[in-house]
This record gives sequence, structure tokens and C-alpha cells, in this order.
Amino acid sequence: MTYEITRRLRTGQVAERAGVNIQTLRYYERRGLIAEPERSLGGHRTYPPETVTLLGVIKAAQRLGFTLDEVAELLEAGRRGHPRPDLRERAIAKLAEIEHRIADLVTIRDTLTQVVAARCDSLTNCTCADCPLPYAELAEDPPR
Amino acid sequence: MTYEITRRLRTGQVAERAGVNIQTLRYYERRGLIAEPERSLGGHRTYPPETVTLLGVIKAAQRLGFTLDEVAELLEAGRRGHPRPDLRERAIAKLAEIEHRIADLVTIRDTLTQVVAARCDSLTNCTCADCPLPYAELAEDPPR
DNA sequence: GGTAAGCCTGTACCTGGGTACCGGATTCAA
DNA sequence: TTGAATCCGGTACCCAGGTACAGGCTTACC
Repeated sequence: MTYEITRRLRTGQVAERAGVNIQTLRYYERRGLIAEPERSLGGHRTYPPETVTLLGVIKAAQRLGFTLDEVAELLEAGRRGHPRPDLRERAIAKLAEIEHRIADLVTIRDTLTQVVAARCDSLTNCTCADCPLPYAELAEDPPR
Repeated sequence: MTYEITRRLRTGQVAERAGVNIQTLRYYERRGLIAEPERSLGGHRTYPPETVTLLGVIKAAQRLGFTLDEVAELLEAGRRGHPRPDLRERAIAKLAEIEHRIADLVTIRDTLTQVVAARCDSLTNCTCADCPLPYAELAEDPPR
């Protein structure tokens, strides 16, 4: 059997395989999400192929609602074999956060539904009866 | 009976009554959300008291998920007695948008729940069986 | 009429997650 | 070996929705 040597990749190759912009790669490096890679003699970055996987993990975590700072911490914790419970704890906290955001959006949805049902026709001078607009004192925060 | 003359308010008074920052007031003026008010001889803005109400409307609309640009358009439409259906149409569109965001967040919530239930312990090297993390190919967009 | 509080314009900065552009250096394939 | 493609660092810019600051003028109250 022949083993293929896992070659180092250059910036553009990593970016393409991971589906991200080259600038994003350098941005993540600055943010501490990916380690500073080795360089060629001329100073070009050369990445191990696992970097592509790592970028996938980062993107997945982002889709779970973690910020880049949070992802960086999670990766850092994992890197130096942090005791254990970090990810789980954070996921629980994030879960609460997401639930909260869902609740806010549901309130917004319900009020919008009322606005539509009541046939409101103006923000400032709605002529409909029982206009729900003045009572739109909903979620404390804009929905982000 | 005596009628109280509704006095003009100065910037700080409007800001305080509406619960917004003074800078925000000027920002909204630049964005076209509130009209340019009359000025005192010395150049200070003097607002009619209705401005406070208007700011409340703007904040309510924001809480319903409308962007400032959208609010500005809605107000503008209302101002020059736009035919009718503008707010209603927009509310319907916004409703769809909100529903979509809720759906995304629900997907995220469910995956996070799985992560917690599976006792995942690491983003990159989770040792739990049936780890849901690699399948976190969820919503296309980060949750904003 | 003095003085403190309030307001003026203009500009810069903030968060979060990137993206774009520049001039110059390097790498790769023919 | 040469020319195209790629990459380098540094800096500036994008979105939204504001917020902050500086230096100077106005207003309000005693």
C-alpha cells in the first residue's frame, strides 16, 4: 500500500476547501481561532490539511449561535485538555440564550399577527379599532 | 377654562421623555425619521411635544423587527397620505421574516439540546457516542 | 450680569464578522 | 527563465444603530 503524504496547503487552497474567504482565514488567525501556521521560505503560510476541518468546526459552532470569541475560548479550552465540562456548560448557557431569543421573536410574531388581523393601516394614525400598535411595548430589546 | 399652551421642548427634554439619548435624536433627524425641528434664535432645536409620541412609535416599530430604514419609509408613506395598504403589506412580509428566524432558532435550539443530552465535551474531539456536532450543518446563516 | 447647565456642529468611535484594496514579493508551470 | 497567479502586510471600509468627545455658543436662573 502506498500512503499519500498529507501535503501542506497554501492559503487559497484552504480557503477554497473550507468555503471561506482568504481574508477570513487571516482574520481568524488574528482572532486566535486558528494557530499561526508555518511559513515557506518566502513567508507564505502553509497549513496542515486539518485546518480545513477546523474551519468546518468553527462554522458549525457559529451556526449554533456561538460568537467567535466564544468559539475561540472553546477551542482554547479543548486544546489544553481542559478538565471536562466546558462545552456542555456553555451549550446549556447558550441554550437559555436561544430560548430567550425565541420567546422574544414569538412575542413579536404574535403582535405582528394582531397588526395584520386588525388591518392596521398606519404607524402613526391607524384608524382600526383596538389597534395593537400603541401596545407594542414588547420585548425590551430589538430583536437582533 | 384655561388651555395650556403646548410648549416647545428642547432636545434634552424630548430625549428624557422619550427615553433616548440626545445623540440618537439627531441621528434620527439625519436618517429622516423625524423632521428637522424649528430653531431658537440661537440655533437650538425646539420640538413640538408630539415628537415624544413619534419616538415611541419608532421604538415600537423597531421592537416589531422593522429596521430604521423601514420605519422611515412607513412614516414617510403615512405622512403623505399614502393610499392605504402599506403598513399591512409590510407587516405581512415582516411576519414571514420573523417566522423564518424563529424556525432557524428552533433548529439551533434542538441541536444544542442534543449536544447537551449527548454530553458532548469538546468541539473538536468530542468523545461522546453519536455526537451531533459534526452534523451541525443547520441554518444556512448565522442566527443574527 | 454672572455662571452653570445645556446645546451646537463635526468627527470619530463602538460592536461583530468579516471584506476590499494597495504595492510589492513569491511561487508555480510552461 | 519568464510571466501569470498567488500571497504578503497594512490599512481602510462595510453593515446597523447608535454613542462619545472636543471646542465653542446659548439659555436659564439667581
